[in-house]
Amino acid sequence: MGRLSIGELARKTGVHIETIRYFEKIGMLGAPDRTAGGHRVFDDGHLRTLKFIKRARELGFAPKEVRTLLDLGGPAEACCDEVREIAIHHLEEVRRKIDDLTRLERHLTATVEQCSGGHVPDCAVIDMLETARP
Amino acid sequence: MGRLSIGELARKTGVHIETIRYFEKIGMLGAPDRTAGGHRVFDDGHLRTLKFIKRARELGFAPKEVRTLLDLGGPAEACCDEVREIAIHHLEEVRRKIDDLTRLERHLTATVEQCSGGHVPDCAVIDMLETARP
DNA sequence: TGTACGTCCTGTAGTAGATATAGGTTCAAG
DNA sequence: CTTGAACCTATATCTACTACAGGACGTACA
Repeated sequence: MGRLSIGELARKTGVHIETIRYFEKIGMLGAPDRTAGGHRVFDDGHLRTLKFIKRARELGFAPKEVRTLLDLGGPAEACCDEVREIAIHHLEEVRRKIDDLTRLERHLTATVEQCSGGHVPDCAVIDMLETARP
Repeated sequence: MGRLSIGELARKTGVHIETIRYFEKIGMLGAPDRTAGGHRVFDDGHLRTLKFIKRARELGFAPKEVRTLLDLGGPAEACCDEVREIAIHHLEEVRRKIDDLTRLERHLTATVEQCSGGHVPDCAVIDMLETARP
């Protein structure tokens, strides 16, 4: 079971040591116990929380959203409503982003195809960028 | 024609005044003329450049890429080759991002659908976040 | 028990890319 | 010629970390 040094925690989660200390400082991760000499001693709860944070960040949840999710999901009185709200909001943003990027992808593909690749005064890419958004 | 104060330029481009000064400081935007009293006076070139920067950022080009595009597209000796390279590289990243987001979108959608919305001890969203990535 | 070396500690500073504030100056309309 | 909006510089703040410097701790081995 858990009596992890910061280094072990870092290896198990893939989160940098400095980042773990940073998370503690900003209150994202609870303050761990300390040895007599002052070294941090983490437990399984910290491991779980840190993995949660990491995964949520990887999935694109903003730091503030992660914090809210932690607050909601933390003390076992998890309120599905609010968690759901955040997830749905995030989902909407993801969809919007996909749309934007898909448009850009089409635009860029067409532009690059037009591009001769030579040294010409007029460049399709530059033109595209100079054109105001419709 | 162009004899724009910084405020007018900000209104025409939607870029904050402070950000315009910031762009000037870091060399992204050329230093404008000044009135006798020291107020900045921009011209159409600045307007064009600032619009270009804004659009490129909106399209997801990194600040460094924008700078390179400006350098290439700037002095009329525009080299289509390099511009094309940047665009293609960017296009690859856009496609990768679309893939990632699409996967996330499916994942989130499925999760949210599973979610009852009530006050239950187990929440699909929280579960999803606590599950290690496959 | 000693010692050596890896790990850990705090504190500070740096990063990008802005954004905000404080305190003072200039411009332009009436 | 006044008044108020807009502008000026300089410095500080922000987010989300990352990177030192200089020193203290912990543990494996002799």
